[in-house]
Amino acid sequence: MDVKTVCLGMLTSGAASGYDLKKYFESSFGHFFVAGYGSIYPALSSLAESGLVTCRDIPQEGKPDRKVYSITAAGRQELMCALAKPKPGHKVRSEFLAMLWFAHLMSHEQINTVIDYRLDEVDKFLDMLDELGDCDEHEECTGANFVAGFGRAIATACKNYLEENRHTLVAGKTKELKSATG
Amino acid sequence: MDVKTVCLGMLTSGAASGYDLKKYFESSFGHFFVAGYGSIYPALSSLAESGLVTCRDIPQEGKPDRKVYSITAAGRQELMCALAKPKPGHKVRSEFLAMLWFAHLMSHEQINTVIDYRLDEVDKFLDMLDELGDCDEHEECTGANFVAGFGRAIATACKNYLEENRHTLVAGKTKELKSATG
DNA sequence: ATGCATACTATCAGTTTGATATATGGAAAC
DNA sequence: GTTTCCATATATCAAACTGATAGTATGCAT
Repeated sequence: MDVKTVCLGMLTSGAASGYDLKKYFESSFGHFFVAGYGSIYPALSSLAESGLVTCRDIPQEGKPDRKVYSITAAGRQELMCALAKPKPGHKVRSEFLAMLWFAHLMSHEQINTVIDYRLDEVDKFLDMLDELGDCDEHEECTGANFVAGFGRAIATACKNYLEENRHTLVAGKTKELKSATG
Repeated sequence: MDVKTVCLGMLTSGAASGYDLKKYFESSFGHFFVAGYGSIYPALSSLAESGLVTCRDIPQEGKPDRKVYSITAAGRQELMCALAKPKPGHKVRSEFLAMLWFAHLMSHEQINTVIDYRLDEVDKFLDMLDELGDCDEHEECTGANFVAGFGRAIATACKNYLEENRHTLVAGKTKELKSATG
């Protein structure tokens, strides 16, 4: 399940350009599988070379040509193989948590700044999910709904944890602030 | 906050070899910041070249020499700069969720397999955290405890969500299984 | 008129991944 | 007794990915 495979999967719901796929990644997909142009364009080129997708050039006035990719039968087969993988990975790369691991080397202010920023990002993410909403019509949306719900659950848990436990990181610096400010 | 910076941070609690750092990454750090030999060794070499760490060769009998790295004053300064970054990232790369996004292209059995596998991994992770336990003695452990707690919270939320919602992915395939099996 | 956003493509240095190689000693399996 | 596996320790490499940058055109705001 690399970027190539995910692109292949996205193309099952219709032909699209690299630009389209990027927007797709940015909206719903973005939070759990990041991909930029630097990986999408090479992925599409490689897929075309292997015959898993075909490319059609659509000239446009005043804009660069759109290169619209469609999945082939071979591409569908390849995708099915990838979906048979029994042990898919799930990796987190968090500068945020890595920083807070070293919280004892940070100032009270620095800690608050990074936590506030993270809470902000989580809120933005939850808002995005709300705007998207769930789709109850198409059967092919069950997966998307499930994943969106997963995102909601994790984001909420993240938010709650940060709000309820941030005091443990600044308590050592402020020493019994609660009674001192009365 | 790349691998270099995290290595620098780990070295603040004592000199260590690349092998030691790998074990460190694998145990407590592993779940939110993955790093293999392929990134650790080059990171240490690069840090040594920049004068942010020093290296001491310790010959051993029957085993390759240990290269033990220590952080320098310049290294500490560099680390402090990195810890001042106000907007640390937090990225997820989930083949698991990417697969389930395409659940409508998967068989009932495939879906159950990947969810069972993920639940297994989450349980292993929670067990690992329990074995590690919290350290209440050193002030420098507040960050580690906070991060471990975060991991516990997220893992628990993940487990609950998967257990409570997996039925939505297989319901379409089994159609009213609940009453049919009575 | 200058800057910025949208629409579209594409490249590239630097970083990371995951597998593999090398070498030895000890424990466990057969 | 010997093969096989694991732990200790280093290191490299192709393939993949990141994040920034670049180019080209339209339109909209300031």
